[in-house]
Amino acid sequence: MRSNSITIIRGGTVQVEHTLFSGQSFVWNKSNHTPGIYSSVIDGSSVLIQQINPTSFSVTTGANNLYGIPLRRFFERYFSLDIATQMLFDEEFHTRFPELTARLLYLEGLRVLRQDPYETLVTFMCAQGIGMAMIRRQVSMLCRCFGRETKEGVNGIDTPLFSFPAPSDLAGADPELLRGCCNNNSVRAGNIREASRLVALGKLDLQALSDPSLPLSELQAELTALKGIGYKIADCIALFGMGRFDAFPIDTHVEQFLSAWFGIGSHQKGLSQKRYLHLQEKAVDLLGTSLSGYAGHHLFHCWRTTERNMKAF
DNA sequence: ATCCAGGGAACCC
DNA sequence: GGGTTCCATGGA
Repeated sequence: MRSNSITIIRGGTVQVEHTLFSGQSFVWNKSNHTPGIYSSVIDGSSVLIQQINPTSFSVTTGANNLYGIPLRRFFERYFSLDIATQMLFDEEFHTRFPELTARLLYLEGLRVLRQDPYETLVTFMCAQGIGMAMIRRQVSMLCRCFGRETKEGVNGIDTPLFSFPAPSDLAGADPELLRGCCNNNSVRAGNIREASRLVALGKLDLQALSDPSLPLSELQAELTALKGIGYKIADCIALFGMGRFDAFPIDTHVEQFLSAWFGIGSHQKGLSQKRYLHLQEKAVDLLGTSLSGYAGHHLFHCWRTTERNMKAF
């Protein structure tokens, strides 16, 4: 088994090894003219990711620590280096699905990031029934219109970088401007504004909801109580923004591979709430309870790239 | 041109 | 309980 490691190269740069950077997160911007370069803003600081080879990259920032945590330790957590790919599927799975096991090998090192809960909440509220490109455009516009421009840049970043807006920034956003950032969808803009208001007021405590001891069903209930958040988006927030690797979101792609690869559910359009929970129960039954969502993301990625011939990013 | 893209909710019976 | 329609827009 490969050891997962982060190496300090120099002051503000660490090298992350045995890790695929898939651009799964909507807050990472792909460089327009330099392939393999991604940028984002974390804790107010510009951060640059540079691909070194398919399974390792360097992360550079002007800050010496993020959220008060030394760089190396922060990114060990951010990139979930405590989770090894070999932990995702057990022997029974390998035995039952040998072909699929072989196909998943190229995804060794694909990690689910531990991202900021609020960023994840808003960005996935932007992800309803539209393509990745549209979701990214909305997130990018939200940052440009309501985020803060970072003061210090990083070598290699030529475009101005904006942080993701704070809850209070979107809570008090001009409705028309916010709608323009949300694909002209006024309902979505209103939902994001209201959720941000609750977070800003402390009525929606995302840190408290991130408590790993909270039962997943309770977390689901808390998040789906918000307008604009159904089971799928709630599970995505839990998985990508709260480190709940046991949360298993089902979107159109997941519904397809559950049917095609595992015979779970038949090809059918529309996921009713009851059917969603039924399919989720079957999936967790197959993949185990603790890392089912993490494993599901590998399957999601494999399905899109090898079966549907879609781009990773 | 037609269909789909990491859904959700209001509304129908 | 389910099924249908709308929201919106860019790309294939």
